[in-house]
Amino acid sequence: MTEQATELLIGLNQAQQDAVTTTEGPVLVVAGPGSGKTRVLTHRIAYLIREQGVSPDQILAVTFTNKAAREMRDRVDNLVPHSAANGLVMGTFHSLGVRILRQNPGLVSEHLNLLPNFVIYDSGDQQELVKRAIIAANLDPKQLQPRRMQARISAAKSVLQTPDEFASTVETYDDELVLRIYREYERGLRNANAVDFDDLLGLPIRLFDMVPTLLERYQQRFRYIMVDEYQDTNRVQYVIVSALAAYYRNLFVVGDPDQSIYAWRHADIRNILDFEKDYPDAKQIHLELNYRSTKRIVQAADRVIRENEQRIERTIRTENEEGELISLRELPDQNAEASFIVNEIRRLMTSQGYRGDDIAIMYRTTAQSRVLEESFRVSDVPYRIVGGLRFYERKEVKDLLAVLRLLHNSYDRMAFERVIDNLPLGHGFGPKAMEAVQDWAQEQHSTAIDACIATVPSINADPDQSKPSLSAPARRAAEKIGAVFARLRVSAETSTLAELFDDIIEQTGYRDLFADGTEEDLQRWANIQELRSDLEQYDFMEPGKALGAWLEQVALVADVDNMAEDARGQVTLITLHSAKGLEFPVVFIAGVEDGLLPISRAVEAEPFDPAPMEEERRLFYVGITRAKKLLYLTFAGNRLSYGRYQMGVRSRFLESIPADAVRSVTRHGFRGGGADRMAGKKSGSLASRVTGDWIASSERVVTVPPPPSLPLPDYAVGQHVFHPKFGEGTIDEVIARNDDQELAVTFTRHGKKRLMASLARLDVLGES
DNA sequence: TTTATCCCTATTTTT
DNA sequence: TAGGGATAAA
Repeated sequence: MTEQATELLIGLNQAQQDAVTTTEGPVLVVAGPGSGKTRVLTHRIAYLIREQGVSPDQILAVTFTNKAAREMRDRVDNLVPHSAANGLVMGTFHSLGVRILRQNPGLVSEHLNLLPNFVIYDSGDQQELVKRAIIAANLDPKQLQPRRMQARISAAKSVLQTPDEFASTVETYDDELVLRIYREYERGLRNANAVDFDDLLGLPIRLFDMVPTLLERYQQRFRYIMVDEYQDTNRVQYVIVSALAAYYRNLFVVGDPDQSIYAWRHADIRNILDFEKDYPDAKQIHLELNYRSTKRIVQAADRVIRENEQRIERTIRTENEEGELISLRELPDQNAEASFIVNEIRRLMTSQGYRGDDIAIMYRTTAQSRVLEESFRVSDVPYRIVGGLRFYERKEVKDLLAVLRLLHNSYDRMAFERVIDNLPLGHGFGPKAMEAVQDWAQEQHSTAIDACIATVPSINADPDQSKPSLSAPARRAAEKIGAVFARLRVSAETSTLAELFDDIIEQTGYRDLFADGTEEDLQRWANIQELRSDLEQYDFMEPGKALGAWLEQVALVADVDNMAEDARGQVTLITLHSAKGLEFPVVFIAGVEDGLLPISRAVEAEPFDPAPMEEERRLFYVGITRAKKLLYLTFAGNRLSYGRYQMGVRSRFLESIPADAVRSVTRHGFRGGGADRMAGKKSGSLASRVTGDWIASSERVVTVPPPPSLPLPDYAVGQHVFHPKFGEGTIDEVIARNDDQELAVTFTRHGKKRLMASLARLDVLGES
């Protein structure tokens, strides 16, 4: 072995070295959390390039997120100097799928009936399209729940069933309905010259079936294939991998069955469990030594995951130090939970030397992030939220995105309707006009946008030219739309994306929607500016090409992908699902309650199907194993959901964590929602003792020195108050809640709101 | 055609 | 609680 080779292996344990140097043939690496699998993958790629002289463009590495791909590429670049890694193909399955489709526009239009400028529908568009498909199939969207239908269609697609193939599996009446909707849905997609996420995986396979030489080309090209997070691949992804790897058989997959958390997205755990059946000559390597977490954290995780029945028996271990006890805290409600977390973080930052970006808060449902965010907002601790409402799914962003999409692909019906419904440009253009325009488009084999353009006299002077039949006011609206889009089309061909964007905002009247200058408007306007600077990144490209490239990138980014590498001291708020693959010195898991973690559906399903419950447990396991040094688990005795308080019960998963690993903290005495305000008095003061401290079972917990906070005034009906967000208002009602007050306030600008006095930060302006 | 108001239902996770 | 959809009124 050369010196360079040994250099690449320095610091790797034996198993890791095996994984790096076994380059030929099928290899399965079962990698526990924190066992250095990313290191193995990057070093292996570097090893192939540097030691085996493999050309980077013969290597394909598939990751779960674009972010993971990017990080891996950076790390490989550091290991392989002088850009020797250029040409490496790295990305998600979905981006690989698009890549294949985009590289073969001729075959795609010949065999798949798609124009080269096809667009990718996101889940929102899909949902809407499904709803239309239900209506088109003469069914009732209220009875059939578009969500569920979409899930059924997606399930069919993820096992590569076309509507015709699905038809042969129909058993129940419900299946029958799904089939009808599925057919309409496919038709809608193709009419809009669009594909959905599942198509990005399925269509390449269909293309390979129809054009075997195409598959051969890719098989020859990708001599070494690596797949990360293999436990979360589904059937289609499995087929893609098997097809591509069939020639060279140099397939290297890494995964951990215990971290499989995407069965609901049709991930099929059999892919990893049956790997050795598929490749009897496969070498199996286990990475079990954890380099990430303290002994206590690793042991707790091990105890938790052990309870699962459907599992290959194994143990994770670590040689790291014992570490701190795990903190377990019950709080009265979700507000107290949130402020406890914020206060504790503040303490860690001020007296323990942690930085904000060392810390993450994880939760099961995105809804939980709101309360947490509220608490951060009123604190001085910087934070960022990953997941939840994604940037590109915000209303104002989607509205403008729709214009861009429509300019790129005028068949995009969903985009057209969105423009009509949401932009001032669409005013006066109602359902009747919409129908007329769609009919015309159908007849003329044209598009709705061109129907509008056809009504513009200055563009279309020919009186014999057919035009959509519209009432006078509708015609005026259509003319305006047509004129604006005709201009924008020119702009799209000649200007940079940022200039085009400015034109759009001006000409569609979108700017006028933000003239009020309320705080919400400002935020939304800021989002629009952010969108604009996103577009600026593509200014280097040719005007005609940039739009397509940018739209593609938008469709495929996940929220984690946008997580800045340098978090600039911000605390991360993230769902447990999105947290997979990440690590933080300090982790809080919030809402560790039955009904939330495990989620209620899993609890209900358990008697007849234990699988969802096991997946919940794995999710908890994933969360625990993100923590390097400190782990906090919190749950609330009462939690607001559906607008009412529900009793919370500590999660059954907590029973598996040994008591001596936990600083179990129970509440002493009674204190309501204003707990933190009371704790706000100097620690050790009479007040804090009287109202009760947190008492640990195994050790005394020092009360957190809390943030300075002012005592709240007593609010009364009729007072004029000022709110930082809602402005001026009058108090209508005051309800005592423990030692807090719930206020009903009518604001001049924002109408009636109900607020908790402790959070609202109201200033009293005077009595009325 | 647009806007206001009321009622209903739904929260799991995401490429 | 909020967001969507239906209904009524202007």
